[in-house]
Amino acid sequence: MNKKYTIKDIAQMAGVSKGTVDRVLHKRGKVSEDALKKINEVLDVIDYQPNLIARNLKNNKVYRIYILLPDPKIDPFWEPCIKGIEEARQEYRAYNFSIETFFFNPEEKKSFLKIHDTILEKSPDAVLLPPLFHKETLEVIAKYEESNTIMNTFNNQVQSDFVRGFVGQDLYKSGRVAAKLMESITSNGKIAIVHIDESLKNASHLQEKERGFRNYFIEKKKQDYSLVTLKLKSPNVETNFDNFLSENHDLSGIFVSTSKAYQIAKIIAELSKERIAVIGYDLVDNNVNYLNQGVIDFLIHQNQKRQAYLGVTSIIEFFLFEKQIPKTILLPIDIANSENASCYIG
Amino acid sequence: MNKKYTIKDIAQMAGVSKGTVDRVLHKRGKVSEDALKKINEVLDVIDYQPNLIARNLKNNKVYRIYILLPDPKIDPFWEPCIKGIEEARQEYRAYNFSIETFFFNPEEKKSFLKIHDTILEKSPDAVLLPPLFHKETLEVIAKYEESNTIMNTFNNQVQSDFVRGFVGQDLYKSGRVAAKLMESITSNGKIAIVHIDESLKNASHLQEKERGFRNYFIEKKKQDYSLVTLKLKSPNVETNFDNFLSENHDLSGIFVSTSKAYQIAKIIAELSKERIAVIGYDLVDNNVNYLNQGVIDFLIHQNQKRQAYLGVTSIIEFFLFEKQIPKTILLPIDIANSENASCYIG
DNA sequence: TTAAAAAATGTGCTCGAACACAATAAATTT
DNA sequence: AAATTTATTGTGTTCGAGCACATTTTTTAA
Repeated sequence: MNKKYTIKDIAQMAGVSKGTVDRVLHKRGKVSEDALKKINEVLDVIDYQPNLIARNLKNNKVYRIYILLPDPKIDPFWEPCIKGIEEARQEYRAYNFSIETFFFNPEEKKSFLKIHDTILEKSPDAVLLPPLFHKETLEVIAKYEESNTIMNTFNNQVQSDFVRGFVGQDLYKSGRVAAKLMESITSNGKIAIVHIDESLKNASHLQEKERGFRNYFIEKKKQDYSLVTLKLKSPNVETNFDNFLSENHDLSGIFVSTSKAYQIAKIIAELSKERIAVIGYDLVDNNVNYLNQGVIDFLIHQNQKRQAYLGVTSIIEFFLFEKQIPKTILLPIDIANSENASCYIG
Repeated sequence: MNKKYTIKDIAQMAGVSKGTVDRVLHKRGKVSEDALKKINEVLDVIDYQPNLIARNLKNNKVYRIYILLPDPKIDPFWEPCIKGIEEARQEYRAYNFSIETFFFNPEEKKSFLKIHDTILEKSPDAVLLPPLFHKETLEVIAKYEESNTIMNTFNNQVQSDFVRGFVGQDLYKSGRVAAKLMESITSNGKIAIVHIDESLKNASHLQEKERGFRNYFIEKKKQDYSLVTLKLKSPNVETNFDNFLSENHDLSGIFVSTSKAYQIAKIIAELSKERIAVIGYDLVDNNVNYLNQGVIDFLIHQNQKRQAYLGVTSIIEFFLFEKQIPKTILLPIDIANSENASCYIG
């Protein structure tokens, strides 16, 4: 029934040699119209699937993949990526891939640029990175384009025709998910949208999340809710938020758009007021602690681990199976509470 | 650095022929102590990883995998499994696997047994199934054991040393997740735990979910909640539930332990009482409709698609890479509300 | 018509593991 | 010591795709 045909089979059926079939399959030319016709007739009838095992045995080139990552020691948000990369490496260890990760300081653009020079020297076949700094990313893209290096991205998007793909989440949608959760656990009142970040590195992300959050309430015509936006920056997070709280004693919920919800939770936990709902992002240790204590109600899981995993495996499968790197892979927006958070960790 | 060594390399280093190395690696005997020592010395120093591509090229046997599935036309709950299987087939289409799915009637144990006879005749290399009927499953396991067929399971567990693995969810935990959600969206009152099912086919599952649900409230010492259990069976679901409702007008939440929450939602939606929270399982169309209408608050996603996918790929990778089939793979307990449900569908 | 050039086609080797079988060395028997 | 058996070791082929190179056929030029 679903017999696997080989090049030799096709050659026999078409009455030519395997070399000619090979030339047709790879469009290398130097084939007479007559032979081309005969071979195409055979190919139309059967479903030829080249044996990738054999192909890879022959082409046993070592593909060099480099991954650029913000140092997890500086921002633990990136910690799970290492596991995802390791998982991909394990899964494809039987194949000839050399996968190396380099860390840069997410707070210094110079560090970002410098690492790329190191990578470029190693003449990579492919590079995976989260394009945190927009302008700088465009600069390095130009360099990789010159050396014809395959590029893939995750976490956030950058507009460029040369970049093959992107793995991440629909941030607008994630804002809406948070809004729906907020509506579920608060009956009405004032809701604060809080952006906490050291730098403005990902300001556009946060705006997308806020837009989703607000649009949900607008669409649902919820008049008994009022939304306020608050921007906080280190090192003034605590004092500024305290001030905000004293001015808004009727707060019923807080939506934190970054992975720093624990900073808010810490302050809320010390208050002996009635319950304020807190919804944030990412299962970093500090957040999960407050989730388990009941201070944070929900965390939206951005699944960095899987983002990195899919970023790498897309590249690997491109080389291995000629599978096109998907333009965009959007991961589901996972909702974590105290009971299922452990599923998503580790 | 991480150079890949071949058998030929080892032979050269040890000063013997590749045939001798091969005999040592496969413990086929007929090797002198002297040669054995020399080869082992080399193997101690280097990290030899056999090239699985080459191995599989040689052993180009077609592996026959059969999957047993309840007919999705009878219970749409199983629909996504087909997609998961198809995905696995696509991903490994380059390799020699013949994957066939057979449907049985989940309401008839005879149908289940009959299909296995058909499969057994085809002398399968591996079988994947959800062991719905406990006693009958043990019977067929014995048969497969006799013919030394690899067995893998998903959806629910069966106790047997011969079964290699299981892909599913921690049902106790999923009950707890539902409980936590219920606590989040209701302030107090009476909560109903409703089991709806045509047959008792998976009574033990439902008990696990109920245990998780109840234990959460017990552990949290929530005295302002009272839990009642209700068992409903077709075709009396509607009338019996109506009766229950009229006797329990102070109901604040309903936890439906099966994928039939839509049956409850339909009744609730017609009521013009104050809001009753509804939490159920599975993103079947009917459920998602009520989720979007706001009648159902949360659905727990059991990810049948991925269960089937992982069930198959575990088998494939066992044959392909000699990867052990994992004893248990527990999928995360995904929480879906109206805003993120679409992420998990399709 | 023949020689040279170009086009088309076929052959044979490679990748690494696996295994059958041939070849050699050592041990035993006659 | 030669013959035979047994133990050990080496060689060669296979799997399928890919590609270099050899061979054949066709076309063009002399």
